[in-house]
Amino acid sequence: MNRRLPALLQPRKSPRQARSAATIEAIHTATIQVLLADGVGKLTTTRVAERAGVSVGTMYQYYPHKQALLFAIVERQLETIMDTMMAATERLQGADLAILAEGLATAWLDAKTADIVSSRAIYAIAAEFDLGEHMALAMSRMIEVICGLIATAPDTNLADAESAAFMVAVLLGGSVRVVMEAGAAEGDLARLRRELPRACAAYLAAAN
Amino acid sequence: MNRRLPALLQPRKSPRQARSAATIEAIHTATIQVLLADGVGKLTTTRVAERAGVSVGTMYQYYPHKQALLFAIVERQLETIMDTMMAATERLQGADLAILAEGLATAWLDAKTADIVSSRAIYAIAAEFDLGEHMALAMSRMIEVICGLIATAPDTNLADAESAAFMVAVLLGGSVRVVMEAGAAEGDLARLRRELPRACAAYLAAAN
DNA sequence: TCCGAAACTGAAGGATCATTCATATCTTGA
DNA sequence: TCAAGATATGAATGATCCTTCAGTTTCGGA
Repeated sequence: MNRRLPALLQPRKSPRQARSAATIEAIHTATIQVLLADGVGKLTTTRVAERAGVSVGTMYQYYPHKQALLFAIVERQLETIMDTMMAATERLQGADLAILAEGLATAWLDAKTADIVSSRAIYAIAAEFDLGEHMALAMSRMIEVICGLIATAPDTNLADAESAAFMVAVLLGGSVRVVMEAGAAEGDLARLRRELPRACAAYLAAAN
Repeated sequence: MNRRLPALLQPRKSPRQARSAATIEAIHTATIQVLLADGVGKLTTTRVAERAGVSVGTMYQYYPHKQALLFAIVERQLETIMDTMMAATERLQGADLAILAEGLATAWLDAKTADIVSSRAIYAIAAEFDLGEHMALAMSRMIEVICGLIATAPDTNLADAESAAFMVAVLLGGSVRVVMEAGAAEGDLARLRRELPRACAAYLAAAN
């Protein structure tokens, strides 16, 4: 469906001096800014470099090509989200299904809204390149985690725990994505924050 | 966030002879094929024309630019989906909330899976250009329709019907999108078909 | 059969963009 | 302070792509 990722995805070199670390950071935030301001279609190396206050060549010292840069950004975002979710999972071990569902939904919303700007940017990148596979992988890891968590609930009696976990993951991922891409009006996010935990809890209760 | 749409969105001229209608159709299907085979990034006018078996110039006789073509395709898809949903709405007037929720979910799944290929392609196009607004509009129309439908349910007692409708729309739209973009494995779609109606019904029941 | 309109062709113009590399500047340790 | 490595620069290259238009082919009615 989408562009194949080139072989070389890793950063070209690691920073040895302090200034280069700052440069990398500047490039990252510039990329996200350009992405949100001008869209994926106008995300050019020149524009990013300009916004970051560096020259194009500098970018190529750290990333072998544009896609490696985008990949790095997505990767970072994905990791912090995973961390948040893992922390929540620890906390929710052994809780009842209702608590568990609400906890997962809240954690997901927290993770995604912690840096709304980046989150929205990620969606744009993922759509353009074939990070579909990459994100599908992240989702299946999420499903596994949720599945394991559900098994620890004392009141669980699910005929098909995996389907339930799949469904929870899909409901969380999908609804938040749709709302954030649709402009992420504050009101809509507030609604989601109120209703999504309830929806997840209701689903698990019904499936149980 | 995304590229602005150029002023001229309408087709350049309407077909007068039979062959031109066939040409337009060929261009449309070719576009979707290229989109799915090579991704948005490689969706070039030349490639589409080649696949459609026409010359580039021919394309420009019907669409003032590439975006107009993509816009037309999205538009068409959106319309058929809307039609399916409206038909379902008629059928579900006055039904209980549970029936209603399941009916909506099933209708949505039917609409989206009727032409999986096109549906997936649409998501790709919408991400690239700023059809975000356009699709947000479609979604808010959906919310209105659902809201009206909910009001006709005899067992409705919702404190905030609009939030409930919003939530149903978001759950439907999001979950299907995520699954289809993640490669749309047959098994996942089957799961969704089984669980999504249940999830919607459970949510509405809990909110009522 | 013939003609004007409709539809089609595809090479070429013009613009954008990713990537490179020879050169310049800065940092650090000795 | 100085040299060597690290980092930054940005004009130039080459490739890709959208869009145009002058000319050709096909269609349908008279």
